[in-house]
Amino acid sequence: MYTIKEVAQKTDVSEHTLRFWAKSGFFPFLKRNQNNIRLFSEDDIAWVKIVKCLRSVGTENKAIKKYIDLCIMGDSTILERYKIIQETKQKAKQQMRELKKQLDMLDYKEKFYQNLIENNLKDEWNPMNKVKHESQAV
Amino acid sequence: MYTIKEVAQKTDVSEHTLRFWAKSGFFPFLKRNQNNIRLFSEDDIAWVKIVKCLRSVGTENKAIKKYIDLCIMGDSTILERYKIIQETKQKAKQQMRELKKQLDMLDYKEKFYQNLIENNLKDEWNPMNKVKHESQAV
DNA sequence: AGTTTGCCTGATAGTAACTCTCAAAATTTT
DNA sequence: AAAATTTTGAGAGTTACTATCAGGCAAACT
Repeated sequence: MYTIKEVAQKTDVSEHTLRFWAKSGFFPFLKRNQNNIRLFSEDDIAWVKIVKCLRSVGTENKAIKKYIDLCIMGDSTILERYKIIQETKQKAKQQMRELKKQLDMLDYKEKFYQNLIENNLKDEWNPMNKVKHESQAV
Repeated sequence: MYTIKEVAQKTDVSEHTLRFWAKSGFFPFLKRNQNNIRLFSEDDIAWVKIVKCLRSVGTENKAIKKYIDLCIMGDSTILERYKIIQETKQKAKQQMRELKKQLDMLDYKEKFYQNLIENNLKDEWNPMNKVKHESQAV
């Protein structure tokens, strides 16, 4: 059994956020000791990890709560949960593509500045420099 | 020259957000027509794209404003801007790795449910089913 | 024994970055 | 010219934290 501090370190989720998530009903089986202090089991930590996963790909807290509730309801909701995971995966893949695109743009920008620095050129794209120039759009 | 609606469609950033960004000082060269209506040039659209890029990798608006201000200041800030782009790229790469990790978890979950459905098994991980079981942690 | 230290608690306030609503202009469509 | 659509700014509302604070409890020093 782990205290909130240990779980925060283990999962890289702040204590504040863990309490917030607990209050949001994300850890329905989380127990307390006789002094009202939260004690996380390994299972609770697994819940933290799945919540963290869903959050990190942009799932809203309301939707996460719904997923948790489906879990609690047991076997009859397996198909529904399966579909949620599938949709989430698709969303994550889309984010991957988007992130890749932005990384390409950053790459382009980096080279742009590199060239500028190496050749001591002016930043002709900057509209402040009133020079005829091509658009910087990648 | 484009109206805000056209830019919203072109860049996939909502009109609301474009106005919010404009008010935040992200498009310092954005012009208006005689009736106070914003008219975006190709350059302004390039600004929208770089702001979108920085935002999408988690750069705070305050930091974006700082970058924009550096751009306005001209050549003397090229090295500083270069460093910002480099750091942003590193951050984006880190996000890529994190997203990959979460995608692996979703893959694992998907297969877990698939197996459950195909074999009509019980969801032994769900703490609701009081069965001895291994942790679900990936 | 007393007190300090440190972690934990809930309640509440504050923050970032939108997102929405609205009413009044401006523009476009019919 | 009337109707429908856009654009505008101001301001309220939302989400998901994040920080602050006072108070409780327990173990460690003095």
